[in-house]
Amino acid sequence: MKKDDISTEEKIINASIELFSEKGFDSTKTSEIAKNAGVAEGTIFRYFKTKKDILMSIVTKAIQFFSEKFIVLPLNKVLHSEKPEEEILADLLKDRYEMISKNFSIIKVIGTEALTKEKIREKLVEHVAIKTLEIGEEFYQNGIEKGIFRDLPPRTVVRSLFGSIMMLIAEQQFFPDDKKSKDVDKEISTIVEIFMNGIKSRKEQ
Amino acid sequence: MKKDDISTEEKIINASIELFSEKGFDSTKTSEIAKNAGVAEGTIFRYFKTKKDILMSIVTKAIQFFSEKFIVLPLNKVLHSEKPEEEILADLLKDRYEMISKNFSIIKVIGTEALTKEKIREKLVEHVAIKTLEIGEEFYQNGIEKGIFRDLPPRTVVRSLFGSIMMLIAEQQFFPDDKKSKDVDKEISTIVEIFMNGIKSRKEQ
DNA sequence: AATAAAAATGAGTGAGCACTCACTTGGAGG
DNA sequence: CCTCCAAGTGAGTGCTCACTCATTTTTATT
Repeated sequence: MKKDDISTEEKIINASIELFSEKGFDSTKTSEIAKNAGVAEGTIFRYFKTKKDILMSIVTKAIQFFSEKFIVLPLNKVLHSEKPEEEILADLLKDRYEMISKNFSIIKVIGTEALTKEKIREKLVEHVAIKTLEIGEEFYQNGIEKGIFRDLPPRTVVRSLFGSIMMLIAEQQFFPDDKKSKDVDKEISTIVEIFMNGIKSRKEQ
Repeated sequence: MKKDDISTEEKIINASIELFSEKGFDSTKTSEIAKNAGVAEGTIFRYFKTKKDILMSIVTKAIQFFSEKFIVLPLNKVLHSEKPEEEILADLLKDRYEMISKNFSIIKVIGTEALTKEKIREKLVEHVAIKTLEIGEEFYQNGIEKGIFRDLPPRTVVRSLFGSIMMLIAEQQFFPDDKKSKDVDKEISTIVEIFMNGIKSRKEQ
């Protein structure tokens, strides 16, 4: 009876991600995970020694996944492209946006847990944040040297861009009612526009 | 023996904020709150019916506090100032930065809980987010009409600014090691600079 | 100083829940 | 068809922890 080719372990992981992201790790009972995964409670503990192990397994797998997606992919896009910087930036933000949105449940779980668990925060910093920042800063530094970008602190620029995108995603995820995803492209273009040209009106010709 | 004029209720609240922000609501035991507050465990339940009531009391008080600080104060600063917009913006970001940093524990608690508890999220949106956004958007809209700002969607501008500041604060709070708060002023000036003038180099004269 | 009322205490209780384990089921190999 | 083992089960267990309450301590009142 190999119904769906989705392993028991995966069923448990998927159910856990969904429940952890909805209700948080502590408020999720192992009995609920079992019910949602369609397995008996005892089965969970044949695959994971403790409930916390489920969380750590999710976090570890996800961080591996993201360190690829955030680092390998953008490297190619950014460093081997002949497009104007403005477009590279828009492309980059757009597919980061999509990646984060698509995996929002799992990111929410990691983010929530990182707030109170130093170990998870460290993993996140070591495997994702530092390298992402480095690439972003390098991209900006190159732009400065090519005379495309103004000489501003790369860290600040990258951090602000990231904050802008994250707030957009947060708004869409937590309050999806108003406009939905229809003008995401426009939103991202506007953000690029703000960062490239600023908000100050330039009356002088 | 009125040692310090700090009431038992306040001692409990303060201990709770500290512990909730460090370890999260669920992982904090009432026995720990009691020890940290310097009272017996039973005393807690003379002031709060349940542990959850402590949390809700913190959240409610904090939201009241912030809806004042975020709305009344900026209204005066922003709408009755003769300074150039650039300076208003810098002032505004600076004291928002300070306010958030100073109250980071409590904001972290509310933020963490808001991620998984709809009721708290709703309160936050209703009493703080909506009005803050409105004021921000109005400020920007006025600027457009006065010809100071470019005609961009106010919501996007305000959201991005907020995201930039929040990421700065997050970095400082979670990784305070490197440079500490010494160049916060410079960071904020840079953010204002980015938003006002963009990052694109302008070679033409 | 005596009395009453309010506040504080902390050992005890029971409910909830992560985890165990003796047992059942499914299916591969002979 | 039987055997055997891995995979799965779920009632049961014990521990943790929020909450209670009978008792003690503090404060206010006369």
